[in-house]
Amino acid sequence: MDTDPRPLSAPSTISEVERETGVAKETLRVWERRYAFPQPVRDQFGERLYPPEQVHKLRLVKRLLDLGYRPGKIIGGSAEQLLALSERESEALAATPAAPDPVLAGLLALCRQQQADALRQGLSHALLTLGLRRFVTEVVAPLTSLIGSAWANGELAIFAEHLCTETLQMVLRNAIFTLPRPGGSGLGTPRVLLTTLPLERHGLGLLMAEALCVAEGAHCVSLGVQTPLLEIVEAARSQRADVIALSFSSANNPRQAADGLAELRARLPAAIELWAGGSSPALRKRLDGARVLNLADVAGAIADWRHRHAAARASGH
Amino acid sequence: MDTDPRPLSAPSTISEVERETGVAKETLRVWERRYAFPQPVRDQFGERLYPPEQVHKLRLVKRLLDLGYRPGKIIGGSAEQLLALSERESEALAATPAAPDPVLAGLLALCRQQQADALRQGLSHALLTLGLRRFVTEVVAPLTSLIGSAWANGELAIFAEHLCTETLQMVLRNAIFTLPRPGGSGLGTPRVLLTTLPLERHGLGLLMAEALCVAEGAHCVSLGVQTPLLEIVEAARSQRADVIALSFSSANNPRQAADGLAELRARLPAAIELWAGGSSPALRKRLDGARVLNLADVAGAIADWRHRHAAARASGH
DNA sequence: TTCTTTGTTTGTCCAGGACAAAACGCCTTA
DNA sequence: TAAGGCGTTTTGTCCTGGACAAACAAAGAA
Repeated sequence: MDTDPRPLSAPSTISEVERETGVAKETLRVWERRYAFPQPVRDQFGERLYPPEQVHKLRLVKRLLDLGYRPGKIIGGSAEQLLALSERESEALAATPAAPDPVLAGLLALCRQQQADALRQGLSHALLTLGLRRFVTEVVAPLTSLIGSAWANGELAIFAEHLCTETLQMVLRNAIFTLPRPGGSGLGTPRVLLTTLPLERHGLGLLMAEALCVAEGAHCVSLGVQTPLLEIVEAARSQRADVIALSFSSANNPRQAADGLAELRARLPAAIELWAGGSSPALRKRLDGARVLNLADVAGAIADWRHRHAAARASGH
Repeated sequence: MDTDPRPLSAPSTISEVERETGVAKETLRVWERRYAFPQPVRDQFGERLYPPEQVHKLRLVKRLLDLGYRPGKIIGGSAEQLLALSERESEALAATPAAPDPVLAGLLALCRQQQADALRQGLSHALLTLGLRRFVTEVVAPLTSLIGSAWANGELAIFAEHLCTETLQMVLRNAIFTLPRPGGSGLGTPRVLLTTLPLERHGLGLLMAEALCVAEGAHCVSLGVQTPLLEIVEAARSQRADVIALSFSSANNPRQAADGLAELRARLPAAIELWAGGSSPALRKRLDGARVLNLADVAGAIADWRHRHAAARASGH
């Protein structure tokens, strides 16, 4: 009477492998055809069953792919070779150029050790000590990028990265929520609409930008991540936005980011400004009609907007 | 000089439709073969392009599928018929079909009109008036499902849905953050780890659950959405979790949800409880070793855990 | 009623071919 | 040296059409 359909260490179906490794089913099949890896066994119905070792190697391959390697170059290597390669990459990236801020180092250590409560306290403390603007630019932003590289190098468990992101988000959102909203008619107060294009799934950068804007007294409306392009245009009209702020992480396709940004610019009234920020390589190029901002520039950009707007009003009458 | 790659109301590719509607590519193709719907046009390379009306009808179909209808029965209906059916279901689902809660109706109206600030004030007011527990079960949960139906029925702009979700999230997170954390050794206080499986992208349900758990004095650690299965196991060990709480929206494949849940159960120590909640059809069936919870049951479940745990400790000595 | 059995529906799997887009490598130009 | 234009190769995604287990519904037996 074997009631258990499959023992724990059993081979996995193609759906499970897709879930576990993040490699699409179609890609798994085409790799098998082209590179003779993976080579799953078949069940009684001819369906693929992937042994655990192959799933493990697939995970390594995926990690190297994310680091910029190409499948054809690495898929032939043994699991040991791939692991060594991955570790070498980690070490190369992990080398911190200069002496890191001791506060930052402490917070990163708490991330590594998955001390959620202590991390939260440490962040709250830093927030109250430094003030929101410096907290964002000097703590949250560098910490996020440290976590990003640690995660990519495999030094940080995936769940630890989730935990840190969640904690950072909590502290930031609370700060944003607590700040008073600009009231009244809001003349001289820019209305900023924050969101990301549909492909972008990371929201932490957006949240940092929102915190800085709110700290400068702007009137912020955030749509969260992944808003379809035309919906952004609609929202801009409906919310009477003066500025649209978009965030681009490095995780996504730079080309699509640039195309989307250009298209959005074309569809927006010229009076609405377009600000873009983030670590995507797409932002290193010139973009007509869009202003590329560093987090540290946000305060200046808002002051600048106010200045231009005040001047326009004064000369208009 | 047509520099624009695709006009505004352009048809969508199969990938975009999968993302937009939640219907898998393979399913889209097999529906086309079997039911002659959808019937996308083809581009110059023979690839499917779905006109917006068909995407809209697909959304309606998906919504009805999530409500328990079967494709063969409904896919032949016109968009208008499906919409009527969906609206009838929505009314049946709304707590009181005849007299909807006036507070709820007011908040929904603010969502429709995209009055972000007023919505936020209204929510904060409701939170302070009702208390966190009632706020979640009587306001946030029904409002979320109302917004979901309104969105599915096309009565709510996508960006309005984004705006409401973001606002709800702000208010909830602030409430969670503000509540005191259980201190000390925490004997008799369950440690609850909250997250979702990799396919689940909606985090609002998780946030509601977290709010309720925190309100009951549980020690909560949230990993946010989309944590790989094995990472959940790791996190449970690292955080010494007593309970793992998972959220399942109706947007995803019920089968994969059920499989994932079963596999997670198999990989977790028996002492760790598994709680599942959400609107996914997968949760209507029996699940061995996992407890299916309604939001309203959370308080009871935690009290129950405390009771059992206290009894175990007492008899243990 | 409740349980078992039979027929139908439905999502996912398979194979193997095709091709656009991206990455690469080479060359030319300022 | 760096930046840009242009073939070549790599790679992910798309296609067709067939198959089948699992989930479901409906009819029959206890």
